[in-house]
Amino acid sequence: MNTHSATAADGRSPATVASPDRRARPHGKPAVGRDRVLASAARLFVEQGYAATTTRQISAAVGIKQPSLYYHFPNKAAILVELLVATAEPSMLAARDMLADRDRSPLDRLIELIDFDVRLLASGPWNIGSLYLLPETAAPECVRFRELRSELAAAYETLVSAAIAAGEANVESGPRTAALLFSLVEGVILRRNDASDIDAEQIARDIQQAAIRVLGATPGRDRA
Amino acid sequence: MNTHSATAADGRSPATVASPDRRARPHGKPAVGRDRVLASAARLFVEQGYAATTTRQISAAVGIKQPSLYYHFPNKAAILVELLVATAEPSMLAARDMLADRDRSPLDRLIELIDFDVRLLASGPWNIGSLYLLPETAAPECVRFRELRSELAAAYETLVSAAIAAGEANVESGPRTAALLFSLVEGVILRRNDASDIDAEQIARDIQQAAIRVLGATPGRDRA
DNA sequence: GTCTATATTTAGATAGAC
DNA sequence: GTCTATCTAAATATAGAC
Repeated sequence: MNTHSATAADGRSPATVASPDRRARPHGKPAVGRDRVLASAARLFVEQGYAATTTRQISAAVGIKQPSLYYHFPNKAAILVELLVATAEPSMLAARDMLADRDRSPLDRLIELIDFDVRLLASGPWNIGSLYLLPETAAPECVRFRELRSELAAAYETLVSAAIAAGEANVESGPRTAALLFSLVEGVILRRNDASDIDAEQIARDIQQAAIRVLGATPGRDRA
Repeated sequence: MNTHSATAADGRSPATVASPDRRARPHGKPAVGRDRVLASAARLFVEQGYAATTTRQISAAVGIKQPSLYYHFPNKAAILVELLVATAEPSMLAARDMLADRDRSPLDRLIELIDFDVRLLASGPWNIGSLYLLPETAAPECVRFRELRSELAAAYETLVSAAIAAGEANVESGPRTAALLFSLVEGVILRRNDASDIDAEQIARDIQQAAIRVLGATPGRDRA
């Protein structure tokens, strides 16, 4: 699985959200209080946005009364922040892995990172990535999230530049190409907003090929 | 200006928003009541989102009292709807033009449409396209906007398919490629959210080249 | 960990004068 | 076309019992 066409099936697979603070429950199933709040809030925030979602709606979805939410979270914003961080963290960790894995070619690692991100955004029951698009992410409480995302964007830039230096990519500008690839990946969020029934595998393949073409990369052994 | 590298400098240039119902003011300047409301609301909706923006904020930005808004609009939602339609309509009209202009090659017309949309999204004082990303666009009141956007997406699909049929593009699937190009274009909105100081011309060039590469188009006379 | 009861604030919208 | 005054509803959050 050291090629970018592998489905990135390592430890952190693009799975469910939530539980960033406590370690994953040993027998990961029942989803206790706090996690059920996060799951319900995720769905509502995605469908209605943050400001339009009331704490009563969240509590109703969980099956508890509104004030009970404040046992789990200090306020409404804390729920959003935890969702944002939990969603962005896997990508950032994958990016760190790719930056550290200096045995493989930059292009290979860039493509694998893109693949990981696309699958993360394209899978899961709700379009969780659309949380990134909420205007509220600009609030001070969401700094941590924005830092994670900046680190991810920086990794894209580093890998694109390295690919250029290695003669694997043929583009005018590294930073601009990295930004374009980044928006190409996050464009999955937009596509999922339009058509909720997307095929994650298909999208991942399409974007991988598009990325390779945008980079002007010479088709390698297992690249079409 | 019959080539896609022209800046689409026809009647409907990607200019300011507003005034969809009444014809553009003869000497387009003072921006009277209603238009000032739209302009202020646009800025606030873009920065804070719809639900988080209060009618009092809008009125304060205009310099009037909150109830005075209801002379111009029946309710808050109507302001958003008018902004959405006014923003999306130019793209739809450009799409219709490109579909009708059967003298030129499909690829040329597709590229020009992409260029038009990118410039529209990349220019203007605020990231007006981010209105598209608001969760409230899913509300019933915004049907007209969603129809406009569907028609635009359909035009992309038609032009991509025609380009394939004409042997100008080398891709697996027309519809999937069209959707990918569409999200590539709207990705401009995401880039502008991250870096507010973007160079519209540069972005337009970058996305044009990226689109050509994604399409697997053979570089023509004035395409790099 | 969840409840009832409630405080506090603020939202969108209307009535009617000028 | 804008104002003052105000209604009504609903929001987040707290206090404290169980």
